[in-house]
Amino acid sequence: MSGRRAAILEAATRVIARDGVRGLRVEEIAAEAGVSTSLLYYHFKDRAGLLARTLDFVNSRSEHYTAPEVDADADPRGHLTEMLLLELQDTPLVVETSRVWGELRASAVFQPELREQLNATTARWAEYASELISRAQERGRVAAHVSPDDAADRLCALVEGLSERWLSGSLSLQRARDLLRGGIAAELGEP
Amino acid sequence: MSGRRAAILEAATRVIARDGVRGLRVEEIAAEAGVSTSLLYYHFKDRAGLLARTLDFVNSRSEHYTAPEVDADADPRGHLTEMLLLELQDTPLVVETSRVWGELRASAVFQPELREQLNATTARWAEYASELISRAQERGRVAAHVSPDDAADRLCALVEGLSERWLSGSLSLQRARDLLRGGIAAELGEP
DNA sequence: GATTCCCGACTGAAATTTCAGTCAGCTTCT
DNA sequence: AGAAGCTGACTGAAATTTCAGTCGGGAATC
Repeated sequence: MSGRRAAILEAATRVIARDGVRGLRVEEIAAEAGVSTSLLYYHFKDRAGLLARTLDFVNSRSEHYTAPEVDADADPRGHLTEMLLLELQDTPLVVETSRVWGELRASAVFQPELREQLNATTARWAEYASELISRAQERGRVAAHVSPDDAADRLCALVEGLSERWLSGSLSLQRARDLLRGGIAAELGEP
Repeated sequence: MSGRRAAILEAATRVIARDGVRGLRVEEIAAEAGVSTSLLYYHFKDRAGLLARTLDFVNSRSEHYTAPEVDADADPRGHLTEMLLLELQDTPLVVETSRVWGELRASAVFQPELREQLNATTARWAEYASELISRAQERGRVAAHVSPDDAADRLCALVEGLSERWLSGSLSLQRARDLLRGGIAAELGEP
């Protein structure tokens, strides 16, 4: 596989993160990647295919940048907190991923064919959070009456809601982070 | 001012709710409204202008359909709960408004000029929720340690997050509503 | 020499925008 | 009263722009 293929995916990610999928022109992605438009059709079936692959790419990439410093085994609750707060950071990679993710979520409302990959990632996230909550609960770091699945779903939805509010300028980053910390406390009980 | 202008805005709302702003064609709106495309250019400067006015329109309209049955003075907490649950309903008006609102929120990430109206509505919502929480707190229906502003911001963000997940097929309506009820309990304490 | 990778130049269709002009009704002047 | 002049609402058709997608062929690599 050629390196250009990856370059195209990276370029597409950058362009989507900058302008959204609304006005996405394949010509622009080609320019950003420094290749001809024809090459996009060589590597990907069509515009929709390129889009789908780009979304895959962003998804898989985002599973790696989740690297909290707190050990999951030693302190599951601290690990969860860090993991969630990682989504609310002003670093290029996080911002880029979040903006693209927001577009994917919004697009899926009107394009059911995008939902499968969206749901897969959404579910994986919530499962992981739920698992951490369960483990924390076993160690008494989370109140016993809490339902791990419910709390996990809500916290994930909250993070996404806060992230979108931050990116759309309704909330400062600092406030979003504070709100998330408070939300974790409200959901899991004071630590 | 002619009634056709309003008809166009209503048609545009319907079309955006159905297809999103991505594939928005002015010809389609004209057809939906039963007028010529030229009329859209007569009443609105251009495609972007029409879009902006439509978003205004939806925004102002959404401030009216909030009509819980529970009296705000008698039972502020119940009123808040109903108000938030109103956003998670499978009725045409709610679905239409929510889908368009989602588009507005997502679009504002890339178009700062949309943010002003978005933020105004967002803030008004949170303020109202905060006020209800304060009143409920005075009556001992909400735990004393809760910060009304924080809880209100989080609950609003949670509703939006859940709504988007519901509309994009990541969550059933029933589950979204259950999660919201649980979230209210977690934020405000068991009633 | 065949396969893989890649480009420039095009095409066709679709969508936006412009424009000249119609029509109904309202005002003003005589 | 009625003619003349004016305006806002509206349309059909044509001009313009925008884009996804194609085609034929060139260069590198195996």
